[in-house]
Parts: sequence; C-alpha cells; structure tokens
Amino acid sequence: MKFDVLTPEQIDQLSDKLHAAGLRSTRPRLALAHLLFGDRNRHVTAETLHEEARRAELGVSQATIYNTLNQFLSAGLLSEVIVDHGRSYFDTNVTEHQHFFIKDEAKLIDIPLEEVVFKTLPDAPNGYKVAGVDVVIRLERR
Amino acid sequence: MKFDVLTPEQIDQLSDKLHAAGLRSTRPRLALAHLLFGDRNRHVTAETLHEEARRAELGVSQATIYNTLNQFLSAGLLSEVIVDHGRSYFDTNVTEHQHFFIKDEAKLIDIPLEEVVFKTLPDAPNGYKVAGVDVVIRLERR
DNA sequence: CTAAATATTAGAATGATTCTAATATACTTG
DNA sequence: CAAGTATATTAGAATCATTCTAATATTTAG
Repeated sequence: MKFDVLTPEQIDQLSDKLHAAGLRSTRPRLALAHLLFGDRNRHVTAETLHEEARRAELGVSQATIYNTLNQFLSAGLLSEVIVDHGRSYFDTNVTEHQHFFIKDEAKLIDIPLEEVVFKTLPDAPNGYKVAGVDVVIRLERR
Repeated sequence: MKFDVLTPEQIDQLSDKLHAAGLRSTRPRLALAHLLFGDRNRHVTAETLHEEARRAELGVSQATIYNTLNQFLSAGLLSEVIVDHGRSYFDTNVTEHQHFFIKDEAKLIDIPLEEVVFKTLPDAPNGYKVAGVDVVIRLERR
C-alpha cells in the first residue's frame, strides 16, 4: 500500500482528525495515521510501525516515526502502555482500559475497563492525587 | 560509610544471605547487599545505587552495579518494577505487592497486597496462564 | 596451597530514543 | 494566490541506559 492509494475521502477524514487534534495535516502524518487508525485498535512500537511504513513504501524516516508517535501521544490520538522497559508501546485505544501482556511475544491485548473491577484500592498518600491506575496481567504460554 | 565499617557479624549475616541465594560472597556484593538489605524495603535504580556506592566510597564499578542488580534479581533477592521505560527499578520487597508511582519524583511506594483486591478480573486467553498481575497507581502532586 | 571456577572491571558496543540544523512543506495575511 | 512565517521532516550525530568483551583478580574445591 503506497501513500497514493489513499482516496480523497480517506485523506479528508484523516486530515480532519489531525486538525481536530491540533496537528497540521502532512503527508507523513496522514500516511502513518492511515496505518494506525483503521477499523480496529492497535498496539505498535516505533520499530514495528517503522517496519510497516517501510513495507508500505511510505518513505517516512525513522526520526519522523518517533516524532509522529510522540506528537500523536501528546495530542491524545494515542496512549502509552508501560509494560516493558527498553521499548515504548503505543495504543490506538485512548479510552481507559487495561492490558494483558505476553512478554515472549512482545504482544499486548486490550482488556475492557469493566472486566477489571476493584473491591478495594488504597487512597493516595497525603499531598497526592491519583492520575491513573494501570493493571497489567502478565501471561505465559500454558 | 566505607566497606570496612561492616562488622564481622554483618559480614557473616550478609554472606549467609548471598550463599543461601546461590551467590558467592564477594566484597562488592557484600557492600551492595549492605546498602540494599537494611531494616526497611527500598527501591533503587542502577543510577541511584551507583551514586550511593560512590558516596559511600565502596569502590564498586558501574558494570558491577548492573551485574549485581541482575544477579540479585535472578537469585530472588530483588524484584523488578516496571513503571517507566528507560529506567529499571529494583525492589528489595520480593513478596507480592503493588505500587504507587510518582513520575515527577521518580519515586515508588509499596502497597501491601491486601490493599488491592479485585472484584472481577478477566481469565487468561486460551493457551495462556497468568504469570502475575501488576497494579501501578500513578500519582501527581495535588 | 593450587587449580579451576567465577567475579570484577574499564572501556567498547549496543539499542532505543532524542537532538541538531539544514531543507522542505503547510498555513496566514495582504 | 504570492510571499513570508511557522512548523515539519530528515539524515546523521548525540545521548542514555544497559550489556558485552576480554583482561585481571578473587573465591572456592580438591
């Protein structure tokens, strides 16, 4: 899939999404947005996205992959999942939810928020407030 | 605090701990074990431990800090906490428990296991089993 | 005490990511 | 829509945490 394959409608739609997020609509951003924001939620690392972009012959540099992922993150188009040090995972699901993580496969699976319910959770220590609660269920092959 | 300050009793005790974990008792390991395994649980990164070792004039190289932390981890004397990519945190509390994390202060606080109770948790997907459930409550200054 | 096994170390190498600063593209205003 | 200004993109250098290498030192077993 080359960038040229995007229909005018797709370009408009993705352009709007970028503008709505306060980002300029540029060729590399449209191309990456097209890879990221399809019908289903996705999890990528800079490396996996770069590889996809390479295969699709998007002509997008590694620096742009990093810049774009971080800009999409800041703009709220992506969320970050911290399950492993060394590698940053980005999630196209920006609603609150949790994750399964299969380390051996470097794979993440979303868990809908309602499937993780707490009976008890501690209060934040004095002077602090809770910014988020992240649950990671680590999996291994049975 | 120089290494020489360790009493023979402390050396014996830490030596036993290392041997029990299947590790040889060496000067650098005793020195670092002394910093790590005091009366209270601690959270360190390679950097913070290296800085402590430097201040205490232990004469322990950075490579040894990394090697030792990883050996202690493999030996079950430390656990790893994944709350941030880029930096590895090690915890002297090796019993199951959860964490508060204050990103701005690069600070971890232990949460006893009984303070985090689930009402519902999803089953592992087919072919997998749960290896662990990590809960991180992210905090910000109020 | 000697030999074999394992540890330590400085410095090089690696891997992920960020920075730099030069070039290109998008937006704004007249 | 032209020209100028703001913002993006990029290759390659730089950085940061960490691991590796291979030479030297220490520990343990016999």
